[in-house]
Amino acid sequence: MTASIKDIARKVGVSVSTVSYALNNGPKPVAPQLKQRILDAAKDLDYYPRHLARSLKRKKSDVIGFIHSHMTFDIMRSPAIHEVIVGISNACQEQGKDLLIYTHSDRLEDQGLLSMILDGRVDGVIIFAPENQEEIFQTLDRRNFPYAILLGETSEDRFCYSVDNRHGVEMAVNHLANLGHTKIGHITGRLSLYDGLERDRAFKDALRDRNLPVVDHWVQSGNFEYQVSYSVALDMLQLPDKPTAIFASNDVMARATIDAARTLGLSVPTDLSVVGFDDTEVPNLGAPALTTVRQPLENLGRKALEAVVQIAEGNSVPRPELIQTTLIVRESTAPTKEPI
Amino acid sequence: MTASIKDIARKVGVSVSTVSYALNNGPKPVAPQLKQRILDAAKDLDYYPRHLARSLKRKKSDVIGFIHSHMTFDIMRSPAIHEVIVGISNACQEQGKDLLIYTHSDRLEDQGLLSMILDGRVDGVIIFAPENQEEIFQTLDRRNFPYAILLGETSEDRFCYSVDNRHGVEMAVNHLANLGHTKIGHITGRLSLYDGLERDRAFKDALRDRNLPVVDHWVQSGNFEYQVSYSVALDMLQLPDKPTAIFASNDVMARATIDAARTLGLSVPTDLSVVGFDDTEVPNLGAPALTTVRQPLENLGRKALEAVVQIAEGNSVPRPELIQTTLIVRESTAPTKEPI
DNA sequence: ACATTGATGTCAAAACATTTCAAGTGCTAC
DNA sequence: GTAGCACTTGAAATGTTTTGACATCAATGT
Repeated sequence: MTASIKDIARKVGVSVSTVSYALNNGPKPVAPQLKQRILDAAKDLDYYPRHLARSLKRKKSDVIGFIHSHMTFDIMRSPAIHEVIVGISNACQEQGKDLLIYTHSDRLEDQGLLSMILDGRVDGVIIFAPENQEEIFQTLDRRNFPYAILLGETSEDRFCYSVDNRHGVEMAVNHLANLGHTKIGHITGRLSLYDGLERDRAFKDALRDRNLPVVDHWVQSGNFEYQVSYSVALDMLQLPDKPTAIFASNDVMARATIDAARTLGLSVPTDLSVVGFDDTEVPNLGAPALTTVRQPLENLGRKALEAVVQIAEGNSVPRPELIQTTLIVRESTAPTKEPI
Repeated sequence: MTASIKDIARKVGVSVSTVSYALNNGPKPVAPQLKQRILDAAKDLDYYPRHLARSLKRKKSDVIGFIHSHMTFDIMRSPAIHEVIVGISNACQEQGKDLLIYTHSDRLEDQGLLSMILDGRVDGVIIFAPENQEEIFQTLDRRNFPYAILLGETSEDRFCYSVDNRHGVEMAVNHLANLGHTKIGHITGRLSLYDGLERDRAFKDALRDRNLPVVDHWVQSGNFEYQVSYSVALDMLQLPDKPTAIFASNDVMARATIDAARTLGLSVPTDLSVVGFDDTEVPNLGAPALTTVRQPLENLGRKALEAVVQIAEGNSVPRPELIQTTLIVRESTAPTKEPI
């Protein structure tokens, strides 16, 4: 049986309140030599404070939650979420918080999600890439529960840490167009995810702005996954009128495209230019180095966490602005060989 | 002020115990139409059970902790830890547990770690890649606290999920030797980590077994990180008597080595063979595909989690065996050009 | 007919481990 | 002689679960 504050009190012959004051250095003072006896007894008894009971009383747990509501799709596996988590966990460390990752699956309808969030275990929550969860946000708003949305649709009066997808995609398309490409394909992400959908829309708009053709069979969903994208790219690159450039909605899919090209004996960038999105560190090892649209994922995670912590502490936090992306030109793009 | 079970009791005009029974379907029965009134009241009041209070009473939280004690080194950033976490979090989902990642930094001495673990928030803990934490294990053993060690030194009477590093390294070295390489270098991992140290030792032993020279300046630490390894490899490959093959202690460092070779105009595998370790999915996108020693990290994470859950529930769990690695031959290795 | 058993349904109170408020005891100092 | 300080305590509070007790009512055995 593990020791509690009561056992210490009994052993030293003093009240529990005094023990609590001694252990926490306050809020009331306690006589120095008595304090020492209490500390010694605590060590003797192998005492560790029960964080649970403390949180219950203090109504504050120093834990921040991280929630992703996707069960159909193994989102934890993506390099993007990894970078985000690195940012969050480093920020947690600096802020003295721990991180609770909700993975429990039998409660993924809205009520379930809410009961996870509102169960008192966390002081605030980061909601990653939500799909249609307006109702949840409204409940949280109504109860004034601290939260931030990471990579979701932005909204004026919420704390949304998202990236300017539209501008990023425009840069990618412009880059390819400036290299002379007119036949540009697109491997889309998962369209039920906001980022996936938005990049797809932005892609089509960007082509139209430049008066380039939007060809249906050059736009296929890769679902943000390697395998799907690989086979989709394989098909696309075997079309009689295949594109000369492909924009993929993330780096993993861009790599899949390059690998598919390689399988078919096409070389990148000579025969095919490829642009990705994310600039996650890891998939960019290896040749050819990827031309991609960089979004500062780690920093986004960090910002979201810091915001939640501040809100939870009652401080006012400025509404975040849309985070800008940058085009990083490397080796996977080159001028088209086709006559212009 | 958020509603509690008490508020429901007051509203319905019934005792708190009855409310509790109604909400949890037991352990005592409650009259159907009364139960319905209670459920309605709960919904009306926007009630969500406080998990904290429940855990306190039940002495069980349904949360498993994940701890890595490295502050000096940004371990969260490695692809290997990502795969492990994917496995853990998927297993959590299946087991109905949540995952608490300890990141709090001002308690990284032993006492601090213990007070994190033993504070009642988690039912068990996975300790990732511990460095010299024998004392912690002893305390946990003494208190019968459920835990598993993931990728650390193995010990007969603990639950250690580790990989047969030695055999993995032997396969890598044999593969290179069989291709005719005699000048084999090594980029080591972080030697304060058990896996790093063990692979380094195994590497040297494997060379000696084959009567190959162990050359000091062909063995350098890359600390498991890309940047460090890149510059170390750059130096090594500019030596007048440079190695013709390099074994790197993980895939990221292998990629760094390949990139360094490329910077120097050396081609892999023609001028230099490279073998990695891990076979993490992501760094193996891109060319050339990496020859590497595969360790099933995701599965290891999953196994460790399942074990902790079982131990926490009082079931007996068989001691894990050392997990075997496999050599995956891809494109980064080739026969040496040197005369034999 | 009547006690016995056994569910079923409800409740008060204890327990979980802590923090903190209000109150009280000495004691020094003005 | 009381104001204030340093120290200590009992009790209330946090939000649950669960034990033991009690009541009600139907079915069973004699």
